[in-house]
Amino acid sequence: MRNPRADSVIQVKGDRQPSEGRPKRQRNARGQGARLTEDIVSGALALIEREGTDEAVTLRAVAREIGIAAPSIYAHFPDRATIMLAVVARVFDELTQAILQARAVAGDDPVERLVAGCEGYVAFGLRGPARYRVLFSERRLGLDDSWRDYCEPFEIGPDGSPVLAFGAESFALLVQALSECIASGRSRSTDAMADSTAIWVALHGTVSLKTAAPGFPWPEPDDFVRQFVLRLARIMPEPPT
Amino acid sequence: MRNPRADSVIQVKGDRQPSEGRPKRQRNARGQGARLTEDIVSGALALIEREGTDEAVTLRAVAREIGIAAPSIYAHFPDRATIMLAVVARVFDELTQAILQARAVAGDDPVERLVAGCEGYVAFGLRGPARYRVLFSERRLGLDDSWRDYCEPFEIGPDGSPVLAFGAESFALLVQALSECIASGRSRSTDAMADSTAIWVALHGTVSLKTAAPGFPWPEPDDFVRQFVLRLARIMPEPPT
DNA sequence: TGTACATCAGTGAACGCGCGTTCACTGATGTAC
DNA sequence: TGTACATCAGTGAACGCGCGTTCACTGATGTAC
Repeated sequence: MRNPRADSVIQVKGDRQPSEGRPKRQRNARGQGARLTEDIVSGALALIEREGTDEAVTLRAVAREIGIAAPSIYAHFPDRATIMLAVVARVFDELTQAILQARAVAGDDPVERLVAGCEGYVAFGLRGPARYRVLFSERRLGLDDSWRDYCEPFEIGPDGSPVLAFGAESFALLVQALSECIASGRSRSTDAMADSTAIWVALHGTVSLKTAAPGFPWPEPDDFVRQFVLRLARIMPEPPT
Repeated sequence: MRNPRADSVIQVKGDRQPSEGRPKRQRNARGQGARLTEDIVSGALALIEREGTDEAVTLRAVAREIGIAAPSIYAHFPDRATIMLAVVARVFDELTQAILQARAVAGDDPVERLVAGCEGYVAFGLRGPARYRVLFSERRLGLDDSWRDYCEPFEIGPDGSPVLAFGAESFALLVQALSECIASGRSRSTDAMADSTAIWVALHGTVSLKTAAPGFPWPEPDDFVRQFVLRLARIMPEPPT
């Protein structure tokens, strides 16, 4: 039994053209179809940054963004959630790079390297709040295992979700930086994991709240991050000479 | 010029009944119409908790939830954003109550009261992650001044949004608790505002990340919160006697 | 005390919209014979 | 070297859905005269 409207002459609505007024990208050469996979992720990220929320990422919006027809996405991703997962993987990579870069200009002092990495983390988050937000706001539930086909095969947690595996690299940088402070006698910390976790939590809170509550009277002299990192890392008041 | 389909005999689609299979609430008595305002907020909150995200709050979903027709909402709220604002106001009230309650059972020691309040904050967040999330995740942009009609007249920030004014009460409790520690000589802090901010940021980060990344190896002995609060509040190792 | 009327607290049907998803298809590019 | 065919990289039209919003309305309850 077909829907009687399907063949009807009456045709009032009808969808708009999927890429109305957009530059239509030219099709990839044979064998280069995988490029579109990257473009879909880039398009989703561009939408997130422009609209300020990951709710803007719909299949049709992404398709419009990069100038393809919506159904073309299915050849690359099974659903929206998997696109978001690929976005998260990319943004975590960018975060790691930002931390490494901030640390690189900090010189050799382990405390300065720790602080610089932390300040780099916060700066990255404040530079693109919507981009940062997807790292931790996305509920990665309702995903079957097919996500493994679309990004690196990370570890998965006890609840079967790949949630934190993504941030592992950035977090490892933090643990390593704190460990170097401990090794060089600059930190009194006796539990690098726990203290790194406390630092991470405070860094994330800073980005999240500065973004959500810009009207709050944030402490002005911007060693705010430095101050709490030094305390949480149990850095000694004076370096031993 | 009317739409030609409007009077057409052809009628294939047609919306479903707005409250199909739901208990229809009985109408409020004359003069008690404002009760529905409260019910709309409660319905929105119930949806958030059940679905785990504030995206579940649509006018139609709220109407279904409380057994009214969708257009009835317009007599109480002009749009979704204003409903969410009322939800946020209520949840901030609950948060303040949770902190006060946690503090009430902590006795008289100012440090214990500070820690208890902080632990109460985190416990509140973890008890209802979706409920907590609306406090800081909602973008309160695109609101005209009519929100003032739907909740208490809070202060508004420099960007014209009422963002942080909502949390002011809870934050004031924290500043007060830290100030008492300073006054009683238990804290070396010289800047109660800045140090309270650092604590708040870490508390929020803890709730946010424990929720987003349950698979992360969180420090087991659950004085995690206590430990970072003591450091950020600059509490002395031993109380002076 | 009766009754016309105003007000309150909503309802029900319909609109157009963007969305995810399906289906059959198209046109260029390689490849076997 | 020519040509039939397979494959790749997508397209275009259509579907049903839930949504926000509008419109005219309804039925109970108070109130002026």
